Amino acid sequence: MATIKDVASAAGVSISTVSYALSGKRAIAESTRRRIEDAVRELDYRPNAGARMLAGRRTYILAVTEPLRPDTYTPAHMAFVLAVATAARRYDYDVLLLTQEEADAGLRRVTSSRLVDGVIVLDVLRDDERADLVRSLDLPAVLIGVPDNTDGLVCVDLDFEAAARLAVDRLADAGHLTVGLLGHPASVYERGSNFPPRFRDAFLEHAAHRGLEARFATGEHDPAQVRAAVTTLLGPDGDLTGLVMHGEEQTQREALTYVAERGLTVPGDLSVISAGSTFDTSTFDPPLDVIPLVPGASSERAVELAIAQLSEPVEPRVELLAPTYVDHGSVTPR
Amino acid sequence: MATIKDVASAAGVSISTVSYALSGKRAIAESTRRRIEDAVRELDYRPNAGARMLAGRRTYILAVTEPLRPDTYTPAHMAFVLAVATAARRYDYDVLLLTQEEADAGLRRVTSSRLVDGVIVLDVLRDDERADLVRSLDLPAVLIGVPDNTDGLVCVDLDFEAAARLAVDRLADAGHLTVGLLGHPASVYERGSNFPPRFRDAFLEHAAHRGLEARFATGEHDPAQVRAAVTTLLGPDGDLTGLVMHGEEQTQREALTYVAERGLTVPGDLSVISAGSTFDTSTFDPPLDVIPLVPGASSERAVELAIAQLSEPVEPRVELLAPTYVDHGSVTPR
DNA sequence: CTGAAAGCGCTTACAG
DNA sequence: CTGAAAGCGCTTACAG
Repeated sequence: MATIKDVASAAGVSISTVSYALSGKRAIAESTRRRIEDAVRELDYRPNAGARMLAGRRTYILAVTEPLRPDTYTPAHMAFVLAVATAARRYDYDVLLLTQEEADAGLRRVTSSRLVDGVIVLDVLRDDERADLVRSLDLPAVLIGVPDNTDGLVCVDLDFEAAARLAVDRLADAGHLTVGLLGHPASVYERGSNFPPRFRDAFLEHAAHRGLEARFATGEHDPAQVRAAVTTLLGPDGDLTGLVMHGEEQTQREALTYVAERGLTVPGDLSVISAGSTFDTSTFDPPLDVIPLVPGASSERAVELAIAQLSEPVEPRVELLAPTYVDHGSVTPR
Repeated sequence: MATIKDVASAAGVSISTVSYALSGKRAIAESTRRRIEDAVRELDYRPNAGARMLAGRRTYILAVTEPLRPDTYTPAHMAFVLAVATAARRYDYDVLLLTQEEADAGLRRVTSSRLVDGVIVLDVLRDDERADLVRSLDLPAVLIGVPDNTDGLVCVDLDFEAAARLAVDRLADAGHLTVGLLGHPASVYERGSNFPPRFRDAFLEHAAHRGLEARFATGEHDPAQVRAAVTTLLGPDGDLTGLVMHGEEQTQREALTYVAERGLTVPGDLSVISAGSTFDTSTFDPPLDVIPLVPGASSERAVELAIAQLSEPVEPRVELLAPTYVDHGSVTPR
């Protein structure tokens, strides 16, 4: 494997010149730079990661902690892990995956061994032990999600409250009087996940504020239970005309299938909005209006903030990204 | 942050003694070891990762490449990523996640920069570019999955062919004459994923061998399509009495719900086996017999083989783990 | 059983 | 615009 020494002698310069040419940290004569670049290419030189970590002040690795608890909605969570990895690569960073067992000890380990430059915390609970840990770590850290206590933390997330209000407003503005929310499985709310209750509470509150009757039901994995939940939401008199779904893809598909079986058309009899969804609702039958949760958006900002902290202090903050509404024709006036 | 020097002076020994005491690579007097351990604990010393990588011959990092293509069944794939990470930790290894964009360039990068000691390849296609790359890499690599061409590769996987035969045998032995397989979405077979066709082909072949009539249908994400697939499998005369499902959890739940709606009881009218499943079928309604796919099993063996290659050559091989059958009462004699 | 020292391959002041 | 050299914090022969 070629080292910086090989490149230096091939290019006829010192190793410090090679280093500076590659890092761009000082001006290099055009001809010198070209010779170095040629040598790098020819020798297929890549800086030794360990040496870089030891000599420099960066490891170019970010830790991602994603506990993946039982009952987490893994497709969405995985989408975030991926989005973080992808965003990190834009900054020439790699991503080290810390799992459940390692949530606490692992963070300590990779931090104090200087394996990583910063930490991205995923799947944040309302009361998350990793929040305390991160506060004490004195290492760049960004949470994707908002715990109850955000003191001293840098958090990025979709504005789920605004998303819920947006969904309610759409239905209210279309004249719907009775609206329902089909959510995540009950266990997700119980284990303290941060955003499902944020969405639910804002939904119920804003519906009341707009003078609507609002209902809520959890969306379990069992199709039969999904059907029961939809039945409950529709009401004994079937007076529900606006449905918001914030939960898993298969739950939403099941609900649509069941609604169709009941002989209800969307949006004729029932206007439907999918909210906080990471999947593509335009291929649903029928396609659903959606307030998407874009993993790339929060992830990119989170990575950006984590890396920014390496060079400059970043004030603790909660950055909530504004929701957008994508119309696919599943909402009509009552 | 404490360094090995701090530990050495606190314990009154040289840094080499500290290093050897921690690595266990040479005998250390009991009293010396104790003093060193005390110092380590007191100073909360953890070896600097970069220094360790540079000076030693190991980085204690394994790369995991998991493309997570569209249409991959992410819960199962994520389970493997997690299982690899967990297994790696047993060997004091961390896991670096390489994604889609990085499949090829990323492997090259982390390899030639000596960031990782080895590679675990997940979500293997029948014709996977990463297989060729790995062959040329001269770095410990293990595939979880079996591509068409396994020359020079170390592969570990569940024996999906044996699993299919096991499922067929159970049904045949119970006297069932017409059996069906509800599989993954068609796109999974088309994109060249390695194990779904392995299972399907062995299923059809062994069913023929046992003199059974066998049917196959794909399990799409749309519940209505799942229902249509089950309808097809049941046959116009409803002569199907044995059903094997190898696919996504929600598809299997949907199929069960639909079967119940059709007024069929399991196992009374229909014996059902879930195969190659990473989820818990004992909570299904009714609980299903299962030939489980245990991510931990293949992952542990894969990690073990990857790390073994660091100290001794490992012959290319395909290690197929024997399937097991877990009875939950969903198969009865016809 | 233990120590002094070379060396891993970089980055970055220090000098010119 | 470029170079010589210190130093990052370990591991591991080499010595005794």
